[in-house]
Formats: sequence, structure tokens, C-alpha cells
Amino acid sequence: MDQITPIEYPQHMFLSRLLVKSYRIVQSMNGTYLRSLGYENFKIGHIIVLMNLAEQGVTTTDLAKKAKVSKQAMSKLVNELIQEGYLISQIHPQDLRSTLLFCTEKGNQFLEDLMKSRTHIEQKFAEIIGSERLAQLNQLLTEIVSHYDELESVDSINDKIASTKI
Amino acid sequence: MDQITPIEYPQHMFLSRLLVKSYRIVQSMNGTYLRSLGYENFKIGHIIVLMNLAEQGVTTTDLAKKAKVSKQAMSKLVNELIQEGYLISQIHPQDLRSTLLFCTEKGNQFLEDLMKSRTHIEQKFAEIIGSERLAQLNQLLTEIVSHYDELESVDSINDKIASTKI
DNA sequence: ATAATAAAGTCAAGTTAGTTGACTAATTAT
DNA sequence: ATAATTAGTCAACTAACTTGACTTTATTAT
Repeated sequence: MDQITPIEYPQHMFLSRLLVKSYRIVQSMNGTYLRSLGYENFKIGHIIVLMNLAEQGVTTTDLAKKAKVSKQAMSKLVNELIQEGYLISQIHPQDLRSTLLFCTEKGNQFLEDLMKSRTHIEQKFAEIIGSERLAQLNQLLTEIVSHYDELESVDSINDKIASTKI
Repeated sequence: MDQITPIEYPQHMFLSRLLVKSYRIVQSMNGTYLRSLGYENFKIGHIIVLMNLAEQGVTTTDLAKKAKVSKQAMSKLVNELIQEGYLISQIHPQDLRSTLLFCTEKGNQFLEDLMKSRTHIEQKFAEIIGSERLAQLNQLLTEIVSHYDELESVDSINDKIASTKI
């Protein structure tokens, strides 16, 4: 149990580190962009909710399943979005237990702004590595991601990185 | 504030989604691999700690600064690692307030196994996209990441994705 | 038709992983 | 010598979940 010399770690960075770092860059840029448009107190969870809406309406339970969190956790996110006017809830015509959730104009505006943000980030990246190579990057990641699409964790919004047990 | 038709989202996936999904794939595979070697109850935070050790010893405060968490939060991770025998602490020869942390043989073994895990994952990815293209992917991400190296968030271990305010 | 089962959503309590603030003891700077 | 800073700890708080118990409504199986 004595102290020893730590092993030599390879100079190049492993893919896992590169992925988390680039993800954080994207997150940070996205936050900066959206805040500059006046969005404050927005959570990633809110974005996931808004991106999982559908024209015919969705229920809280639907959303919880998609995001792989409890109904209770999803309910909180949904209520916050209703409170702020991004969502509207209506009673389900066939099922009195449910409420159907719909996007409002404000919610839609957010989604448009989110798309602008993402486009903006990709432009910045294209400036760094070139747009052809950015397309390559997209293609490479797409191939990997689609290969593992069945993986449970991939769509979860719940990802406490520092605390997640391996 | 009425419900409206959600905007049409582009078919291709944005880079941000691809990055988080691929990161989660890596995390999941890494967890599976390390659990198969008998590591249970390991946290990402523990890995970050072990990867930030140095031959001459580090203090809890050093580690906290690197990971951009409070000393208190880091202290907890460090104590867990000491408890499990991955770290050993010695009084600092020049500063009686500090304790210097060193890697044990067990900690070193973990780091070796972690490297094996990462190599294993990269091999799996190479099977999907080919090893030349995996090298390309690595190169592309490296260029992006190094361009943003000054970004505060990049080295943080604290990243509650669903809850992080944008 | 009715009874059992399940499913939508809520309330409450517990957990985890952080945070900040207040503190002690040791060190450094003036 | 004294003031300010730093290392680390204790305690109280917070955010974002979780599970469990519950009500109401719907579905399914006799």
C-alpha cells in the first residue's frame, strides 16, 4: 500500500476525453448564444422536452419515457415550461387521466433560436477545421452513434457525469 | 399562447446531439469494461482524481482547482479513494496544513486497467468506422478542443447535464 | 357487468453530489 | 509583531433526481 510512481500516460488524448471536452465546448457556446438572445434559467432538460413535442400532443409520461427519467422528474420540467409559457396543456379527449402537452408560439420561437444557435456553433467549428472536414466529423460520429442506437443511456437527459457510477 | 404546429426540425442530427450521444456510448462501454474487471462503485470523479496525480504528490486543493469543484467536494472523493486504498496521504514536509496525496499500487493498477478500457473502446470504434477514419476523428476533435482550451468548463468534473443552466 | 389490473399524474420523503459559510491551524507578507 | 492568506474540515443548504404511496380513470378478463 506504499506510494509508487504513477504510470506513464500516453501523450495523445483518448477519444473519451476528446468527446467530453468537445461536448462541453458546444454546451458552453450554446449557453452563451441563447443567453445573448435573452433566455435565462433554461435547463438542458427543458430543451429535451421541447424537442420531443409532437403535433398531436404528448403526455408527461411519454416525455418521461423518452428522456428515461421518472414521471415526477419530468412533471417538474413540464410545469416549469408551462409556467413560462413555452407549453400549453389540454385535457386529453379520450383519457381523463392524462393531459396533452402542446408547443406554444413562444416554445416554437425557442426551438427556432436553438436551431440558429446550433447552426452558429457549426459555423464556428467550420472556421476551425473547414466545412468539408466538419461534414466528415458529423459523418463519423453519425456512424458510431447509429451503431449503438439500442444503448439505453443514449437518450437519457440524466447524466451527472461526476457522480455516475461506472 | 395557443398551441401551434411545431417547427420542422432538420433530418440530420446536430453535432451537439452527436457529441453527447457518442460520449454516453463511451461512458457506458467504459463502465461495462471496468465492472467486468471487478471495479464497483467507481465514480467518474474518482477517475479524474487518479488521472491528476503526480509523482511528487498533489494536495486536495490542487485537485479541486484542476477539477473546478470546491475543496469540500474534492475532499470527499479523495477520502473515498484513500478508504479504498487507491491513494495514500502523507504529511507535507514543508507545510503542516497540507497532506500530500500519492498513488498506491492499487491506484496504479486501476489506471492501467482504465487505459486498457479506453484502448478496447477505440478498437470497437475502429471496427465500425475503420482505424484510419478513427484516427481522422481523433484528429478533428483534437483540433477543435485545442482551439477552445482556455474555456473554463472544459476540465470540470461537475456536469449535471440535465440541470445545468444554459 | 363486474372485478381485477394497470396506467396517468401527484404528494411526500429520501438520496446524491454538489454548494456556501464559518471555523481552526499553519504559513507568508508587511 | 501583526495582518492577510491558505489548507483543510464541519455544518447547513440546494438541486435534481429517486422510490413509495396514493387518487382517479381506463382497460382487460372473466
